[in-house]
Amino acid sequence: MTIYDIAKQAGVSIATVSRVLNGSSNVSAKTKEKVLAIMKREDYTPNIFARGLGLNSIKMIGLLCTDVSDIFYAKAVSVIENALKPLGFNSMLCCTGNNLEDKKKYMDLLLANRVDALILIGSTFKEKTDNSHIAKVAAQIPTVVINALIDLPTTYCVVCDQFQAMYDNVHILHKHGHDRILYLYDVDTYSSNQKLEGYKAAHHDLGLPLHTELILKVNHNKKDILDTLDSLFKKGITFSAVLATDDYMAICSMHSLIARGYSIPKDIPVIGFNNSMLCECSIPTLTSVDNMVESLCITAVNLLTDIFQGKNVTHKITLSAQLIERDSFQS
Amino acid sequence: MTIYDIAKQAGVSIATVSRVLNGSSNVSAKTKEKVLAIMKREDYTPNIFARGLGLNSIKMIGLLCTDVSDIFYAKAVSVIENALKPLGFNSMLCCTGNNLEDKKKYMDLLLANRVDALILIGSTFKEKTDNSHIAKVAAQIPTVVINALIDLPTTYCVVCDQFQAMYDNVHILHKHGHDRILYLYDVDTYSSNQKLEGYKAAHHDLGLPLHTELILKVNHNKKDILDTLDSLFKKGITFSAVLATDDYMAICSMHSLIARGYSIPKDIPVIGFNNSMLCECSIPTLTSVDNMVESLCITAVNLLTDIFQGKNVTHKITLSAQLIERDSFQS
DNA sequence: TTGAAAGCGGTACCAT
DNA sequence: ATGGTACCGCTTTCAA
Repeated sequence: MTIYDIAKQAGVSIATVSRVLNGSSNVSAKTKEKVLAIMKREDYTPNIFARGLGLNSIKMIGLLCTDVSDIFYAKAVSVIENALKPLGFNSMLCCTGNNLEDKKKYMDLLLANRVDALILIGSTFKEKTDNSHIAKVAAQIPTVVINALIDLPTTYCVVCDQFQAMYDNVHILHKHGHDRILYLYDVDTYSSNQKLEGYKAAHHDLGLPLHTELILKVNHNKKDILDTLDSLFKKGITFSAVLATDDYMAICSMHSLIARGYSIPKDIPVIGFNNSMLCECSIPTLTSVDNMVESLCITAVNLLTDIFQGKNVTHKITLSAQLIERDSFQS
Repeated sequence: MTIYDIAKQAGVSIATVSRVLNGSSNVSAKTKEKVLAIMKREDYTPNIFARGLGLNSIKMIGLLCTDVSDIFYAKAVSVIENALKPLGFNSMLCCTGNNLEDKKKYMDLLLANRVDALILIGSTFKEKTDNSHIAKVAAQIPTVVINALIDLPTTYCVVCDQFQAMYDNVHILHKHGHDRILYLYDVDTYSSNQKLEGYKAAHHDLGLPLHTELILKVNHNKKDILDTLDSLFKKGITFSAVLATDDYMAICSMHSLIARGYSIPKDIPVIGFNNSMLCECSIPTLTSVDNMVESLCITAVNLLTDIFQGKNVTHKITLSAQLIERDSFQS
């Protein structure tokens, strides 16, 4: 069923059918009605490729993340997809993994698929040395980056102020008498570095010495985290509070502490990051920093619509994080 | 940059360029090389819409789930997307929510986008009364359903045997002396019903009386689950083990029991469902049924490739679940 | 208000 | 091995 069939049945030209299809005002009510009725009867949908060929777009946005099975990214994808739909945009999802070559490959793939814009989800899309591949893509289509700061005239970044969040965490723990705060992190992404810098800056500003033996890089699995803490205890290194860069690591550290007989938060308060559903699953429930995934994503989509409308938009939007208090720490 | 530009620069016809593009053998090595060099120099990618118009496909699969922010669906989407990529298929994701009209709308949307096939993820896509909308879609393009059984000659189903899993759970708990087993569930989907039927069948086969007051429907949030258990205790209703249809509910029930001073698993063993990352986050860690998301998804994708190749494939594949033992119950 | 016709950028058949 | 060309189904400009 094509536009020609509809035209023939309605006794009009394809131009008229096309006008009806696109809601052009230059069609008489009667003609319009007739054509619509036939379309409906025939269950006709216009061929998206033909339309795409003419308009050079099928209203599709490319979504890139390293792994949707990660709850943070999953939430982001969910929010973005839901925000895009009412605007008439569909989502093409690409899970790239962490390999740079793969990321490049998928960006090229999305470009080759003529998506209207790209949303890069997560700070893993900021490479340490070279972001020229992002520059290349962003030169061709609008590109919004969530939670990473890419300094390019053509990219738009929506970030959560994780530096400040971690800075505040240290301050509030210090106010409660803690000055040896264990810091757990797993990767060296932009976002991770921001948090660490916040931790360090707070120590500096408070006049606290920075104990590098308390800054621990671990693999993101339970066994490794327990082992790391074991060796810490074995060395006799002490601490009175824990900050982790995500909830899972925070919870694993709690398991280690509880197994050692510590009471949380009485002996050692613990604060996580991301405010994920895991927070409700531990005992005690986990106090955590909400990194505003929803707001970040909604903002990103709004930014995109502004760009499409040719508005002059800012290249960087920063949202504040928010501490959600549960049982593992109360201020 | 189009095929015409490349042809002109290479001094050949567009037909030849097209042949190079599609790896046709009927091109001399020299010509091929020249054309490829120019394509590379010009950073040329063929227009996907033009190609789609001719071939009536851009190699895209529609993925439907009610909500990717749910870890189960997120994992599924991740696995499917990753399995599809090497086969040359991209994924168009639609999160429908639970409203039937929306589900229909998104199926139509994917059809209108001329996707090559549909994968419905989750038992929520089996409606209780009327599945004619699925029949309509499946009549047009290959449709694979994960974790629901749709009895149509045109759909292909890949399911996990959750009936048997829950049946086995009851048996193993009974062997350990439990005959009053609390059963927590939240929705009435196909998959949920299968589990409940397994629970009931096991009672029947073991000659155990079915205590309907132990079969509790709750909302999927912590507060509601705690409240429900509260009122159960208040009524003086007792039980000696807990089965839940997902990990979150199992964990919430543990929280309730622990708060009451019960020791898990000594006093009351608890078994969850899905074997999600939540299992490692609770204390004690949660014994849970692995519902084989990965295998289900890989199988679904394999099924699809077989269908595309015109092979004669079975309409229903059932995989066995597997109990993963942790601290909340040991056999 | 309507129609005719020229693209859009490929694929594939038919000649040569 | 290569070229010419019809065709895929729509949008849009120009005329009427």
